[in-house]
Amino acid sequence: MFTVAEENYIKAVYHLQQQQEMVSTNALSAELQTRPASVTDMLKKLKTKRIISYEPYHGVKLSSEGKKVALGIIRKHRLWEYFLVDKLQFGWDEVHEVAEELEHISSTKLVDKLDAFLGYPKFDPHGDPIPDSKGRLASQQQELLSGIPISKTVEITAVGSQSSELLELLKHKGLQMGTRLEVKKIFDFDGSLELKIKNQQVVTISRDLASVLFVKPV
Amino acid sequence: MFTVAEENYIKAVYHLQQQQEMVSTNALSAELQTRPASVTDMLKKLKTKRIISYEPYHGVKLSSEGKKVALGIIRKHRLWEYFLVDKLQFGWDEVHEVAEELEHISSTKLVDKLDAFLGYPKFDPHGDPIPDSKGRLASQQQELLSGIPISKTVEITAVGSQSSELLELLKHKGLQMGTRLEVKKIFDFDGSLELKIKNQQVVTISRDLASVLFVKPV
DNA sequence: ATTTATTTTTAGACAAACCTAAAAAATAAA
DNA sequence: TTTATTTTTTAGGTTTGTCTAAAAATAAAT
Ligand SMILES: [Mn+2]
Ligand SMILES: [Mn+2]
Ligand SMILES: [Mn+2]
Ligand SMILES: [Mn+2]
Repeated sequence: MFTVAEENYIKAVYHLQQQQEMVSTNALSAELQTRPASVTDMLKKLKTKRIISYEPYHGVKLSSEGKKVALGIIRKHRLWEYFLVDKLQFGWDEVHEVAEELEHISSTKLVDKLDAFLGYPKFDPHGDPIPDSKGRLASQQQELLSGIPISKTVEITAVGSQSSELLELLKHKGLQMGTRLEVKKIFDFDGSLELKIKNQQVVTISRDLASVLFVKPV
Repeated sequence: MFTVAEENYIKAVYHLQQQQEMVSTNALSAELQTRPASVTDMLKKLKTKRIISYEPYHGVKLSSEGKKVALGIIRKHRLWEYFLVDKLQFGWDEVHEVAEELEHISSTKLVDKLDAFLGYPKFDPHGDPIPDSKGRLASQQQELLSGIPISKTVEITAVGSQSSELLELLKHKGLQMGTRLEVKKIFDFDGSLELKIKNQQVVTISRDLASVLFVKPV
């Protein structure tokens, strides 16, 4: 139905649309590491396929058909990430590139059987929601740890970055997806936080770290 | 390193070489469903990449480097087939096309972790050997069931066709990979065989079926 | 309201992988 | 050993997805 290149564009438009309704040629160019001229070419093509609405110079957005396609690709991407981490013991900093390839395997039977095999997970290893077979996303009322008041118990639900540096730091501090904790103190000087991890010790983390960790009340 | 198209050609040359040392342009054309002219183009390209030795009009064969590459692709293909059947409950008549895509996922880490996850299987669901991480193939001294003498106990090791029609027939007769049986009688009139399946009933199969089933003595 | 800077599109090319039609080489038949 | 048939290659095109360089449109600054 769609080529790998087309799928990557569709997914990129979807992701950029989370930030702002209308997506610019330059934003896509940056996201996909291609030149703006190439983006323009592809946008024309996707328009004729009715995947996007696009008027020259005025940006682009996904049609409802386009959204469906995007969610299908994202579903595959995140299910494969889950598989890699949960079954093959990859670290969550290593899975993105591989999933970037696996997401283009076309068989829907494969995706659905994989989903079942994994036990219909709702969130991928980075805490991002996995669309179900109908494209529905579970939503979580999550917020940044940096905005949580003192002495409220929360659970880590997602990370705002997927770098190995972040993973290294989290491992060192004893934090991971699902960890429950309570903010004990916030230091005005540098914004650092003291956290009490459920059933474990107290750790100190930087403001930088707190502002890439999403949590939900528990 | 190699494009999907290149990999498909390399694999095709490997497979055709099992039949005859030198592979013809037309044979590749038939195998890959492309025109001979396209094959010629690709052969020139693969020659400059030192993957094959090729002289115009005189056929083609893999270099030692080419063999390594081919075995790597076949390893991925068969490991994925095993995964699909063993973990995702696909029938072995459904896995080939999907594996045809999955075999091109490049990460070697993925392949090796998949191999470990599956328990280092030696044979794929069709009974074909899976190359190990160094490209080594397990060999079996297998022969066609149609050539087995009466009252010798053998085990089904492989199938010579991967069609769903064959699978349907095998299922119906209660035969599958690993089934042990003994040839009770061979009818000269039509070459049909009467088999006693270990711990089960006696079944009759056609000569056509017997000549696509590989077995080994046990 | 012009001028300047940025963004986006057009124009023209290129590599990859395919195609058809025609020419050339190799093989088989007469 | 000619002639006919088959196989393979060459020549010239097409589509997809990319690029650079230049033009056009939009946005920002004076
Ligand atoms: Mn991708
Ligand atoms: Mn993810
Ligand atoms: Mn393939
Ligand atoms: Mn197989």
